[in-house]
Amino acid sequence: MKQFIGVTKALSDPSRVKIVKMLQHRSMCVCEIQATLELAQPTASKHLKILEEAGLVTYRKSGLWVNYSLADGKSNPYAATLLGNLRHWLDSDPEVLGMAKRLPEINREQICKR
Amino acid sequence: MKQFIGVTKALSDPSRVKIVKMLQHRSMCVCEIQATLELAQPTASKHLKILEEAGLVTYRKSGLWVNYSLADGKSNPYAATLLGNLRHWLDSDPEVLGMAKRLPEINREQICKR
DNA sequence: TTATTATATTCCGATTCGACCATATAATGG
DNA sequence: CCATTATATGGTCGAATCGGAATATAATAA
Repeated sequence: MKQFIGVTKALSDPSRVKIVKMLQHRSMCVCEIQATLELAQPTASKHLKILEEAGLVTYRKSGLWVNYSLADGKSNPYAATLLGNLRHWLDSDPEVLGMAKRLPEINREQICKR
Repeated sequence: MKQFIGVTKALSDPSRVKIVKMLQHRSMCVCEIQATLELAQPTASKHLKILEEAGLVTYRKSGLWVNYSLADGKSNPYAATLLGNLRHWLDSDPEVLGMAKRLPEINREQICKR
């Protein structure tokens, strides 16, 4: 039950759903995710932690950057199924579409070095 | 997005997940659901409203009783898929198992007429 | 070492949520 | 009509949630 609730809770916030949808395109570092969501950096960081604890995303440290990507779902079967569903779900959602459109212009070289 | 969030939010509470699981056995009136959950009647009623608005359950009035049952999912494709998944998910969950065990003894004739 | 930069954590305010009690509504019976 | 019974709604309280600002941490560079 706890595992299942973890996944549904994680996916019950639009910003976190958008993170999943953007990571379907490519893995991204926190500052890129933050810029795409147009949220403060700590807010993005916290959303990522919730998604990670639910087994929906993973990360890999690479120097100063932390690259987040979709999880393989081995840690949580509910996460695996929902990630599969979300691969086609919401593709025509206005918010998701607008985000995907802005995505090519988002890259860490431009965004970071604040 | 709103439809999807509606479903994940509805399924991000253990009591509401349990309602879905108990309705897989049979349709039930509010007082039976309340008794199974061991919650106050208004609390059960509000949970049912959230599930209904998410397209996960439906109801049919029958005199004084309101019988709730699982929705067919036609109003919400996300609800339909999750209801399908939940048909086998959580069957071995301790909370769900305990609930299913008590279910045969729950009937409106005994429970109601308070 | 110190400076810089990307990310994480802490704290706080506003909102939401889940629980209950009290009460309102709806349907049936007398 | 009035009484009864099942369900729904409104109010309130404490806990959880989401957002941001400030700060701490970690990793690299000088």
